[in-house]
Amino acid sequence: MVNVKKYKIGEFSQLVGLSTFTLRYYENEGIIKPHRDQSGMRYYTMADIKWVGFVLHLKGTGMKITALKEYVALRAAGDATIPARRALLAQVQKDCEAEIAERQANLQVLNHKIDWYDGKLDASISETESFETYLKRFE
Amino acid sequence: MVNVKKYKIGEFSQLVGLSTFTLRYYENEGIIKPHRDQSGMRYYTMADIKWVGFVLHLKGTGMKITALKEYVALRAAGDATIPARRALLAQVQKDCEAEIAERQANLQVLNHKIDWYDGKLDASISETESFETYLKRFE
DNA sequence: ACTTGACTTAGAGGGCACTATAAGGCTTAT
DNA sequence: ATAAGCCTTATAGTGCCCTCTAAGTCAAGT
Repeated sequence: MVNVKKYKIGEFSQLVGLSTFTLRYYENEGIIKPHRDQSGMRYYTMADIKWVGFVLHLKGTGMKITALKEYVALRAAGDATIPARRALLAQVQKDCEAEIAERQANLQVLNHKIDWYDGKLDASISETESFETYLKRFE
Repeated sequence: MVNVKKYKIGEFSQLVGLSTFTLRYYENEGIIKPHRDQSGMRYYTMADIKWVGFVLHLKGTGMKITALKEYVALRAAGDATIPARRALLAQVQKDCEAEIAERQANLQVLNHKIDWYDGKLDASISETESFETYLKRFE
């Protein structure tokens, strides 16, 4: 079987794009649980790559380490916690959507400001029109 | 005139939703420049409200304090810096768009995971189908 | 044999953006 | 007059998430 390959921390670090420091930190926090060989060396498997991949997606939504820890704890507690896990992720989802919406709203203002600069630069908008006045066009 | 009202820091703080600490911090960083009365008290005007409003929009796009400081410095240097200011904001715009796209991609994964939980909960997806397998449906 | 990389615990350092305190003195409103 | 709120500078603390070091040991590959 090809999927039983064991990765040592350095190799794994390269694969998932996290420093060995971070990997050990996550392990301390209980987010990643590598296996150990006879001599106490950590090793990671394909399953760990997938798990870290998922964790990174969650982190990328803005999920905090503490929430991730909760999630992991629920997972460890078995199938009975599935509704709780779903609820936790649904909250993260909601927060992430709100965050994106907010960013987009702020980006809109920035976009307008850049348009305004462009208008000013090519003189298609009055030199003296204020940004506030300009913005009102879009309200 | 109604627009010459002067706001003291406490009042202004309420208006813009920043603590007095933060207002003084921003002032230290050169981002906000309140006026002073005869006795040395800070006061803010309508123009300052608008400026802080814009600053908060910029911050909301993910623009850093250092970039904000650069922007303010360019503004102070006059109209000749308009192209530089535009370039600075265009970079922020680009970064913000990239950030939003990344968040959305990560959110997609989270959405799928929640769908998967829902499928599992109402048994419309096999109990044993792994998340990874499920995810492949969308690749 | 030797180099490289792994192991441990515990704690320090760093970046960012605040947030707060101290301590003493002024101003403004009731 | 009294209290609330403002002023100053300088400095420390907070929260998050790493990032790194120390200091000594151990194991694997060339």
